[in-house]
Amino acid sequence: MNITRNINCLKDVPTQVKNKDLVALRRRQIVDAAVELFIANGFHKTTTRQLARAAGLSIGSLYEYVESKEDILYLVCDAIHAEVEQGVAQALERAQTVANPLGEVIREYFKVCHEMNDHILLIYQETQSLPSKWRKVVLENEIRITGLFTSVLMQLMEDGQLIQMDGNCLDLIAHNITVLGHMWTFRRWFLARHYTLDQYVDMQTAFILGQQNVAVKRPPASKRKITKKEF
Amino acid sequence: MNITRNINCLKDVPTQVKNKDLVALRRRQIVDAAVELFIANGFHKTTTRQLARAAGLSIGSLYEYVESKEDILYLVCDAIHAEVEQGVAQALERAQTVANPLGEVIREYFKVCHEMNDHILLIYQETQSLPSKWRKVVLENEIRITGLFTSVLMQLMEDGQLIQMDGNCLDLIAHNITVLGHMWTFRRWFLARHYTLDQYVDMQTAFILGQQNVAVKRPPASKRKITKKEF
DNA sequence: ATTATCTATAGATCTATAGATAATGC
DNA sequence: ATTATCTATAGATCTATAGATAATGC
Repeated sequence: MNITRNINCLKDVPTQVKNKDLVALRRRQIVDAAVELFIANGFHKTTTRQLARAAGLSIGSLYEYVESKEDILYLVCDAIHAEVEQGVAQALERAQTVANPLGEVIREYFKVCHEMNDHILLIYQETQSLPSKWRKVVLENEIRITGLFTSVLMQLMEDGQLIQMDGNCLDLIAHNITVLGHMWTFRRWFLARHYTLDQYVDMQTAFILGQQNVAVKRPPASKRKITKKEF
Repeated sequence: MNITRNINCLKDVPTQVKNKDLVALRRRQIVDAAVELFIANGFHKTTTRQLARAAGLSIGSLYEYVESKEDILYLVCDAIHAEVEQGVAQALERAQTVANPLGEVIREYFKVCHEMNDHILLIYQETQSLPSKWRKVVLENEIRITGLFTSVLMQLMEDGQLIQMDGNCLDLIAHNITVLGHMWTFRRWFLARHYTLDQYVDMQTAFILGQQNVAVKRPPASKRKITKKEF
C-alpha cells in the first residue's frame, strides 16, 4: 500500500520470520483481516483465534509475525494513517490546479474522511488500547497529517490568498480543519440525517473561511430587545 | 448529583433490590468507582471484581444492582452527560448577564470540557462498547447537549446579535462549538504544548465568530504570484 | 418472611507458547 | 540445517450465579 508503512512495520514490530517480503505479505493479510474484525467487533472483543482464522494463518503462525495482540492493533492504526495521509497528499496535488486551492483541499479531505469513516472512528476508539510506546507514534502520525494542512495555509498566506496571521493561529485552523473532517465520521449518524456530504462540505468550508461572518457588529441599540430571560 | 440522572437509572437499568433510595446510593458508589477505573484502565481491562472492590461491595452484591458489566458503563456515560449538561446549563444562565453572551457561553463551555477532560474522552472511547439499546440513548444525550447551543444561537439571531441564517446552518455551528470543545480534550496532549486554555478559548471564539475572516477577498491580480508549484 | 449481602465457584473463555511437522536449500 | 507452519494446551483469567448467611420488620 505504502512504502513508509512497510518500513515502519519492519522497523518497529519484532518478528521471528527472516524473509522480509514474506513478513510484509503476511502482515498485510493480518492487517486486512484485523481492520474488518476490529471495526465490526472492537479490539477487545476480537480474539486472536478469529484474527488468525480471518488472516488465513494458524494461531501459531500468527505469533511468528507479531509478539502480541497489541502489535496487531498498532499495525492497523499505522496502516490507516498511511492511507489517510496518502489521500490528503493526493488532495493537495489536485488542489494546485484549481482557482480556489483551500476550498478544494477541504473538499477532497472531507471526501477521504467520508470514505474512511469506520477507520477513522476506530482510531478514535482504540488508540487508548495501545501500549504507550506505540500510542505516541500513532498520535504523532495524527499531528503529521494536520501539518500537511498547516503547510497549505502557510503557502496560501505567503501568496496573499489568506490574511496575515501568526503561526499559532494558522496552526489551530489546520487542527480545526482536521477535526471538522473527523466530526463527519463521529457524528455522521446524526449529521447525515440533515445534510448530504456535499452540503456538509459547503457549509463547513464557508464556516472555516469565515465567510458567513456569524456575529453582527454592534447592532443599533434601539433595535435590540433586552429582556431578562433572553434565552 | 442530578435528578434526571437518577430517574434515568431507575427507569432503564433493572435491579433486584427494592429500596429505591438504596439503589440510588449503591449505584452512586458503583459509578464513582467505575469512572475512576475506566479512565485509568479502560472498560475492558477493568474487571467486575475490581469494580465491586472499589465500590465497597462484594461481587455478589454488585450484581444485585446491575445485570451486566455493560450496565455499569451505561450508568457511567449517563452520569457524565448529566454533569456536562448541568455545566452547560449553568454557563447559559451566567451568559444572560453579560454583554457578549455567545463569547461567554463558549468560554464557560470550554472550561467545562477542560475540567471534564478524561470523562469526555471516556465517552468518545467507550460508547461503542455499549449494547446498541443504550448506545442510542447516550448518542441522543450528546445531541441534546448540542441542542442547548442551538437554542442560544437561535435566540441571539432573533435578537439581531447574529446575522440571519437558516436553521441547518445554525445547527451546524452548534455542533462545531460542541466538537471544538471536545477537541481540547482529545488533542490536549498536543495543543496544551502551544496554548493555554485561555488562549485556546480566545482563538476558537474568534474562529467561530468568523472575526478572523480567513480568506482574502479577491486580491488584485497584479499582486498574486501564480506559480505552478504554489505549495 | 422479606430484603440485602456474602462466599465460593461453575462454566466459559482467551492469550501465548512448547514442541512436532513439513518444506526448502545447501 | 534452516525456515516456516501447525496442533495441542498450559496457565491464567473473567463474568455471572447459586446457595448460604445476616439483618430487618411483622
